[in-house]
Formats: sequence, structure tokens, C-alpha cells
Amino acid sequence: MQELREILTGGQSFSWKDEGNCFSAVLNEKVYRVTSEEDFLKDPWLKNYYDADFDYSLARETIKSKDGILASAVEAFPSLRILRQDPWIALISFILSQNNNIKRITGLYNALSQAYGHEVEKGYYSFPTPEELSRTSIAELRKLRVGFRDSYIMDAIQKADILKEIDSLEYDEAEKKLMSIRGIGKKVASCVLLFGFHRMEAFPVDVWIRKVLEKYYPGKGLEYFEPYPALCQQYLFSYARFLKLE
DNA sequence: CACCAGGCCGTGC
DNA sequence: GCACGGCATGGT
Repeated sequence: MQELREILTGGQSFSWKDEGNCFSAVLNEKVYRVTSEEDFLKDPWLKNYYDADFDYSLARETIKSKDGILASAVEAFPSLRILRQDPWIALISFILSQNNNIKRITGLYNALSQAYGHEVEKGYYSFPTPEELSRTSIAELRKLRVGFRDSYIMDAIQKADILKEIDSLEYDEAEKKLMSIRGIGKKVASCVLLFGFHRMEAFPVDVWIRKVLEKYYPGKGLEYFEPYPALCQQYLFSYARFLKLE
């Protein structure tokens, strides 16, 4: 449970709710409830979502051998991984994420689900599709307290078809395409590419990563984290928040 | 009251 | 190209 908490509610996905005795999420038109890694492995859809076929133990060994900081991060969060989320969900999630905290991002995610998604099980709402969300307006979004992100969400709805092209594009082109949506800068684009399209070459730099890089990796370029930049980034993100780096 | 949170936009240089 | 303030909201 503690292992799963960081993966499911640590800032890469906002779909999961900590129910106390399990984690639940409305995905793939149903409510999933999990308490352990095995729960992901025994369901085909969840197994893919959990990125079960990737050799994380090999990656961990490689990353651990780089330096003491990464070694400590890997030890602290041994089972960390990159979930394979839905591109649209990742897009809106990380629009909500800017200048915001994880708790409130999750709250807004749930507010959108209740308002525009559909009830899959009593009290459990799916995240709205682009079509469902297109019923909203700037005024309604403001009522849900999304703040200045309202116009960003509206533009993302308009340009949702962009997501269909991303898989066929090189990273830089895909990034540029996503950044043509209002409110999508380099950081949000990298999160969408990583968490929504599983582009493992992504390296999202947020305030926490910025602090880690300044403190522990001054002067180092991102090539230092090859061949697992995204995983290194995720380990450092969790570790920085764990340490409450100042 | 201040400052911050998985940032981005517009402006000025 | 880079630095800066503004931006909605809720928490500390």
C-alpha cells in the first residue's frame, strides 16, 4: 500500500483515490480497486496501465549505480514506475497542474468528472471525454474553481484531435504540436508526452526538479541521466518532495 | 499579512 | 533570447 501510494497519488496521475483500505480509480469505463502490485498484474488492462512489461529492475540497477543521490532515491521508492495513462486525461490533468498543488489538482480532476463525466458506479464518475467536456463553458469552469486555467481547457477541447497525431511524431515535433495549445508550455508538454504517451525520453522540469538539479547536479546536462531520463526524473521528483528540499 | 503549489503568458529589453 | 509580474485558488 505504501509502495503504491507514491505511484498512484504522488503526482503523475490524479485519477486515484486513497480509500484507506484500497486505491480506487474510474478508468476504462469501470471502477478499479487495488491494494497491491499483484492486483495490476492479474488484469490485462491494468497490467498494461502499470507498464508491467518494462524491465524496471534492470533500470533500477543502472540508475542506482550513477550516484549517491539517485541510489538513495531508488532505495526510498523501489517500485516507482511510469504509468501508461490516457493522453486526453494526461493533457487536462497537467493543464490543471500548473501553479497548483497535487491535492487541489486531484480536487479539480474530480470536479470535472462529476460535472461532465458519467456515473460508472454509484458515486464514481469517469473523466469526461473531449465530447463530454465540450458541453462546458468559461463561466462553468470558473464555477468549478479552475481559475485562470479556464481558457486553456477550452482551447484543449477545441484542439483535442492533436492527440491523434502525436504518436507518429518525433519528440521535438510532438512537443511543438502540444505547445500550440494555449497554456501548454515546455513543462506541461513533457508531462503529457511522458505520462500520456509514454515517451521515456521526456524530462519534465518543475520546481522540485529545478531545486534538485541546482543542489545536486550543478552544471550537469540532462544527458547525464541517460539512458533513463524519465525514470531518473521521477525518482528525483519523489525524493525531492520526500526531503522537502528548500 | 506573506509565500507557495508538477507554469504559462504578455511585455519590455 | 532572458527577466519579470500577473494570474485564480486554497493551504500554511
